[in-house]
Amino acid sequence: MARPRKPLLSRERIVTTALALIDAEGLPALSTRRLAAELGVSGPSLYNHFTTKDEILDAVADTVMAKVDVSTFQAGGSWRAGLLDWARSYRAALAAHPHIVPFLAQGPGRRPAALKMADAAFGGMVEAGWPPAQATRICAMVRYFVAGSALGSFARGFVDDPGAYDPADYPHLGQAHLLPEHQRQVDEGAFEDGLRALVDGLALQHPARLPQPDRIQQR
Amino acid sequence: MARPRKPLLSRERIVTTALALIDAEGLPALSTRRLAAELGVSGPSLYNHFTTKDEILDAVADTVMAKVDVSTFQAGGSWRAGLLDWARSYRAALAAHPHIVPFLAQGPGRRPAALKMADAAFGGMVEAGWPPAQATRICAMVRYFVAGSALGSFARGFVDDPGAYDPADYPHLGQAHLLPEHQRQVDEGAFEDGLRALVDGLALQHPARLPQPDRIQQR
DNA sequence: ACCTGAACACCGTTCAAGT
DNA sequence: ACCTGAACACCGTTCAAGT
Repeated sequence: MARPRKPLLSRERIVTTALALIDAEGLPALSTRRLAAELGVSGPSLYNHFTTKDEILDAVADTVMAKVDVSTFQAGGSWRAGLLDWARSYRAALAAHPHIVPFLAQGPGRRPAALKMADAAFGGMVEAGWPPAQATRICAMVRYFVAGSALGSFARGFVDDPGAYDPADYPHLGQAHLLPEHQRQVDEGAFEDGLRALVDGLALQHPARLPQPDRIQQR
Repeated sequence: MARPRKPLLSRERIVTTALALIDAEGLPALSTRRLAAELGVSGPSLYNHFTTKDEILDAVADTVMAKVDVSTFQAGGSWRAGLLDWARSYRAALAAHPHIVPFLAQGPGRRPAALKMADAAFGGMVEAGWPPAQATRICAMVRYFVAGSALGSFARGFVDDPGAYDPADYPHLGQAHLLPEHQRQVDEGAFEDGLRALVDGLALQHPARLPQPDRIQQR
C-alpha cells in the first residue's frame, strides 16, 4: 500500500483501540503487532505516531485519568466533600479499566490529566487549611487506597471452591468460597466503609482541632 | 549434558533466583530464558519443576506473603493493635518487593501463605467483636491500602524537574519537583497517617459503639 | 509524511532425544 | 527423573523501500 492519501491512523484511534484491547483481554494482550492488526495496519506503522509502546501506554493512562472529576474541590466546599467526591470519581475511573492500574500507579510523570488532578486535589486541601506537608500525604494515601481498590477485586481473589479451604488449615475461612459471588457488594462496601473511616480519622488530624503551635509547618 | 546425577535445579532455587531478578530488574525482566540463564541451565529445564511461568510467579508470591506477621492477632490483644501490626508488617513485606505487587494483589487464590494471613486477620477481627461482613470489608480495605502503597511510590511518581510544572497549568505544584527527594518521608508518612486515620475512623464503626439493633448481622 | 515487508534479537512452551 | 537443542508461534523495534 505505502503511504495513503489520507492517513489510516491517528494517535486518538490508536489510543482508543489500545484501551479497548486492554480492557477486553488484559495488559499482556496489548502487543504492537496485535494492536496494529486490530487497526488494520502492519506492526511498524504505529511507530509513525508514537516512538515507543510505552508512549502509547502513557497516552492511554492519561485518557483514563482525564475522567477523574475534581470539580468539588474547585467549587470551594468543605475538604470532606471535596475528598469524598474526588476519591469516588477517582476509583470509578480506575475501576472501569483495572488492567491498566499498575501502569497508572507509577505516578503522574509528565501526563497532563494526572498532573491536573494532583494540582486540584492538593490545592483544594491546602485552601481548606491543611498544611502542605499534610495535604501531600493525604493525596498520597488517597492514591494508595484508590489504586489498591481498583487494582483487583478483593472478593474475586478467593477461589470459588469450598474444597480450597481446609478447616484444619484455615479455621475462619469456612465461608470464603462465597466471596466471589458477592464481588460488587464486598468491594464497594469495603471501599465506602474505608473511605468513610479515612475521612473521619483525618478530621481528628486537622490542625484546626489541635492546639496551635506557631509555625512548625514544613514540606 | 542430559540428566546429571544430582539435580541442578530445585523449586526453591528457582523461586529465590526469580525473586532476586524481579527485585533487581522488574517483572518484565523475568523471562523463562533469562531466569534459566541466571541458574546456569537452558530454558526448557524449568518445565521439569513448574508446569508454567505463572506457577513460578505463584510460588514467588507466596514466599513474599509468608513474611507477613499476624502474631498480634493470635496473641489476643485489641483489634486496633492487631490491625496496626498486621498492616505495617504487610506493607513492609510488599514494599520490599514492589515489582511483584500487581501479581500479588490478584488475591490469595490457592496460595497457602496468603490464605493463612487472610485466616488470621479475619479471625482476629471477628473474635474482637466485628460482625463477619464488616470484618471482611476491613480486611479488604487494608489490602487496598497496603497494596496501593506498595505498588509504587507516590513521591517518585513526580518528575524531578521544575520545568515539568508550568505554574499556568498547575498553580499548586510549584514544589512538586522536590517530592522525589523526600520519597521515604512522604510515602511512609502518608502510610502512617493514613493507617492511623483508618483505625480511628473504624473505631467509630465498631458495633459496640452503636445502639445495638438485634441481629442485622449478615455476610 | 505515512505506510510496507524483511530483519534482528527476543519471548513461552512443546517435544523428541539423551542419560 | 531431569537435562538438552530444535522448533513453533509469538514479541518490540529498526530500516530501507515505496508513494
